[in-house]
Amino acid sequence: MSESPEPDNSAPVRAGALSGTPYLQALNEEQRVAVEALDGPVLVLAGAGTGKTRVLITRLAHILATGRAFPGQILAVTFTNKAAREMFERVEGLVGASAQGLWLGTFHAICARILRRHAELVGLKPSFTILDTDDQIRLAKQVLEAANIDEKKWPARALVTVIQRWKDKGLAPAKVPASAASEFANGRALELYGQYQERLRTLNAADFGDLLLHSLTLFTRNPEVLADYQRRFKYILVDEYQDSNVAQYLWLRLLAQGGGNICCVGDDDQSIYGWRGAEVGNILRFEKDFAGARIVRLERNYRSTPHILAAASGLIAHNEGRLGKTLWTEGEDGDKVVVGGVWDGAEEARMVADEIEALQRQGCRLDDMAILVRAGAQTREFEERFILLGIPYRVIGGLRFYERHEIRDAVAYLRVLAQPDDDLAFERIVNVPRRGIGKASLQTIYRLARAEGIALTTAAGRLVETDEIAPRARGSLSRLLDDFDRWRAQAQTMTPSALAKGVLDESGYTGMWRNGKSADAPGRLDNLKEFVAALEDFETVGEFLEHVSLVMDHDRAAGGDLVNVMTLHSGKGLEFDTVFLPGWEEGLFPHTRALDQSGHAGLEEERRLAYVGITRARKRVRISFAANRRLFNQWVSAIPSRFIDELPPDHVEHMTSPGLYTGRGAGRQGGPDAGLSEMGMAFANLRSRARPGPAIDADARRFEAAKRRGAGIVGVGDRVFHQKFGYGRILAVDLNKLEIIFEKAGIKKVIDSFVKPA
DNA sequence: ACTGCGCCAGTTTTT
DNA sequence: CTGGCGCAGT
Repeated sequence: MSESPEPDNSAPVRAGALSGTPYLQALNEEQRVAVEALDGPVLVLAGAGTGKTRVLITRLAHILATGRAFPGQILAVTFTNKAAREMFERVEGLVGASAQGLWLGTFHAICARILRRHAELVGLKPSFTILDTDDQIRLAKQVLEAANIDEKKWPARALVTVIQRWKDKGLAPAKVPASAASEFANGRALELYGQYQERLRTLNAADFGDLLLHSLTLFTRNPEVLADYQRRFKYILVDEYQDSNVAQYLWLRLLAQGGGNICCVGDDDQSIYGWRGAEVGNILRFEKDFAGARIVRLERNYRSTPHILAAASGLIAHNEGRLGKTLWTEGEDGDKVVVGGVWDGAEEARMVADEIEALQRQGCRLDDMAILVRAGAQTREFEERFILLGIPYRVIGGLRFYERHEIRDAVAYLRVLAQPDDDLAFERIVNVPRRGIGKASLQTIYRLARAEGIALTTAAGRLVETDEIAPRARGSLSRLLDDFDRWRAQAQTMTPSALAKGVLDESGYTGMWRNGKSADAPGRLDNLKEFVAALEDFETVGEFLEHVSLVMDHDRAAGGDLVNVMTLHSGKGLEFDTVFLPGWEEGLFPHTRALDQSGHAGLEEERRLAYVGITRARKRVRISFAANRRLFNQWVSAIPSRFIDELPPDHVEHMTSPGLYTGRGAGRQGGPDAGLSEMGMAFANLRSRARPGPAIDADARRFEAAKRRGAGIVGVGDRVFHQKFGYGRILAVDLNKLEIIFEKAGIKKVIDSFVKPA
């Protein structure tokens, strides 16, 4: 699918433009073109590793340095907070303090900022609450309940998805075309959407999709407001344009109609978020959407070796409907991409762990290695192997900090205090910890609230004056409401952090976890401490709540030399020397559900995911597939992924586990041993080579035992705590390896340094 | 008001 | 095999 390199896609670079702008000299020619093409719409097609972020940053700096605009006249949007933060820091490095005035942030954060100013125009109060997914589902549940729809048949989560898809397309309830009526609840989805929106409005709340949708409504209904922002934003920059959805596209188009100086950067080959509303079509249609658009291609890759780049390019060439890029690079060919078949998932984990140790012995940092899996569940086998061998690792992704149960509860307390009308927050914590305010009492509160059109707290306040609620519940409820009042009074004088600490202690919330003896209780208490500490950075609770709903992410990437384990999706945007890509089997990758759900488009997105995975690597790519995998409870045999066949043979070498002859990719090109490179041999040999066993040596044994005693662990029978597996008792000891029966996780072998005495 | 049992489902994830 | 959820029983 690749086209020949663009012979001439750019105006000649004017030498004069370089004077007084030293930062431009650090760029290659195409990058410089992308930076200097300031007028009119520009699409920068930036292949993986071609210096996309550098271009964006330099462009920003260039606009400022040449005095074309003030910081406050530049809008720069990203999709993630991490990207926004990085961009801000790097721009600040170039231009210093003037970075402060930029409109730089995620689509959602910028929309929220705009909406707070004009909330009344879309029927909200400026103090509106931003709901998270959890709240959305609870709200949807209430809507379904009120509409008498069986939640078994039509789950609330599915309704939220339907509504979200409409919002992604920029469709308010009134705009949803009849033809778009979804299957959901026999075509009642639209009606439910309307009710959901109505509920949101009475709660003075907006979900994430609303931030964009309301902004769109604001602009289309109030031309003078739109005109104001159009005048304001002389330059618009958009990162990761391939991830934008229709609503975001419409939003950008409205704003760009002012001056038209919009620059979108992206890579159609890295569009992997179609399943959550992103439209590859946006980037494919850019030239049509923005008249007179100029396209600049960044094709010189600074990251990967030629073999890796060629393998990735060959694979992605199987996709249709690409804009087409020809990535090239200079330098040593390096290792070919190694593809290996193994018997099962455990062997795969063993092989990967062995190579990690081998690389480490050669002086490679663990931090420079990553395992990128298709699905979160795949990390388990690697974790268990790493724990057994004592290889330090970190799993990136999973639950974000603010998504954790205990953090949500803590936030809900603050929400109730800051926003007495926040029914969802009230509902969440009214009986947490247990106060004996159960379903019956809640029903009563609901009834009154609905009948009078008042908030739950208000209704509760009235009900404690009557005897409509059982005495016990009435007492607790009354005490809780008094607490609320007291805390609200304290909020006037205390710092948010001190307030939160007080609230969590006095409400009994901290105590609930301290008294509970579940394996994860200590971790939750730690998180609560972290939560209180995080609040120290804020002046007001309101400020913190905005931050928590829009900005707060959990950067676990920090700290230490650890192997990185994550999904392919969360690997996007990162790079590592060595990348392991396990689980390349039909069904898992490409994932069956992606194919079932989206057919050919789904397959292409999976292929892009594979492309993203390979292009994360600087030096080494190790792809593997297992002939057998345990899925749920049963063993299923799998065939190698079609993507393995699609890799260009010249840049790949195959190795196969001895005695494993099944699978279509295995050994096909030249057999297991033919033409293996040094690394390939290492990969092949490592897994069969006996690991250097621990010397059975009295000194070593004594040494390990002494070390454990130092740590407070004596031996068999001791009760210990493990970060991941919880509490357990030591069954057996072999040097530094302990066999432990955990209360929850069963019997595991772990390295002693991973446990502490309980 | 809470506990326990049985049923179901079980890619990817940001805001 | 899990975990989460809803319902039924105490």
